[in-house]
Amino acid sequence: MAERGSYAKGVARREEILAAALDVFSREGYRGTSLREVAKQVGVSLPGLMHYFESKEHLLTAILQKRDEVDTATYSSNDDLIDGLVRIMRHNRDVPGLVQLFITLAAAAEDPSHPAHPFFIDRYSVVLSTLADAIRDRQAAGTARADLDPEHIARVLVAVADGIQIQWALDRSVDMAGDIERLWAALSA
Amino acid sequence: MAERGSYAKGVARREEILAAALDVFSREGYRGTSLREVAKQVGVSLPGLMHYFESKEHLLTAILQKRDEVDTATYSSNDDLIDGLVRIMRHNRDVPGLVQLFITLAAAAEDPSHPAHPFFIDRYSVVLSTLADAIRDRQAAGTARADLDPEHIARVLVAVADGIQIQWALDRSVDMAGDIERLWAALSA
DNA sequence: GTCTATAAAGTGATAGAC
DNA sequence: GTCTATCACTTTATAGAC
Repeated sequence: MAERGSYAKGVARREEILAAALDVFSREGYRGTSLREVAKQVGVSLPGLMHYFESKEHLLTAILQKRDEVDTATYSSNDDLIDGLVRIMRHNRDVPGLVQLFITLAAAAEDPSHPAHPFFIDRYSVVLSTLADAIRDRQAAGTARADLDPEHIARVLVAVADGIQIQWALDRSVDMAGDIERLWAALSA
Repeated sequence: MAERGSYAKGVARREEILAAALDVFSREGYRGTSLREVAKQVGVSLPGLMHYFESKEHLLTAILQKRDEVDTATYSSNDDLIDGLVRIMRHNRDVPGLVQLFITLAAAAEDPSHPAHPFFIDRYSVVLSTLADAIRDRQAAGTARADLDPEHIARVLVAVADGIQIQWALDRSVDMAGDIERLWAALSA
């Protein structure tokens, strides 16, 4: 292809913009942020932003996708996935904007025609099955109650993680990671 | 006051509009519904709607408030509150629009200046303390494990209820009420 | 008091110049 | 590949009839 150089440059610019947008949404909230404001903070014009992301919802989806990549690599790589979940919840205290964005977009993605719909379907599918595997591993190692249904407990743990973020967003004194650890302890007793 | 008659009529009209709006949001989704569309479906003009609700977010808040009144009276009046929670989750399958509205508005209400902020703060405060009381009652009756911390388990149950709605919205095969019942069973074993 | 009509301010999205 | 200019549509606000 003749535009190989330009294509690579375009991808790099898109990554630059995505990283900057991720940073903006991490620090500032999600509410009230117009694309014009995001574009300004990122250092590009509105059409410049939309040249790389075909709509606002596509940009927001890409941000959450990028966040997952970074978080997975940082907090739950070569280790027990339940501990990884707790570590991610601890980290979430530092990125309130992403917490709010995640909940809002997850709710909106219910609509099958929403751009984020496939992302969330796939995300929950992967998270639930890998978490169920982690529970099975603990059961095999004798560090988890044998009578627990791995699929059910995985679903519950993910639900608690999502739901506790709503409560934390309204009341920052809520200890998200601690509550999950204590639930697991109560389920292991 | 001289306007007593008219005032009463205004309140009745507001209740009419609120009931109609609640019905619209229950059936249809929340996403994409403009105030003009709500007004049309309710049978009033846009300024007619805004005469009774000072902003869109105020209307949405009033809808959730009304829903809580109805649900509390219908599903958790003179009975065990944990059973009431399960019944409400079972009922929620019939009102997907309200489920989506609740999650979206709860996330947005994180902002202390959001009109729904006081509503959610108060709501979680009441729900958590009454649910903790219900857990204490079960412990006193010997039908719940004595080592459970009522406040912690109440917070976890509410988090599961909220989080499981997100998963259900994306995958309608999720059994919201059943998952909560099974979690309680696992915590009682 | 309640409504119809209309406009202001801001949003996401697009067309077309360079 | 990035801009200026503009569009259609949103929420919100106001003027004025009845």
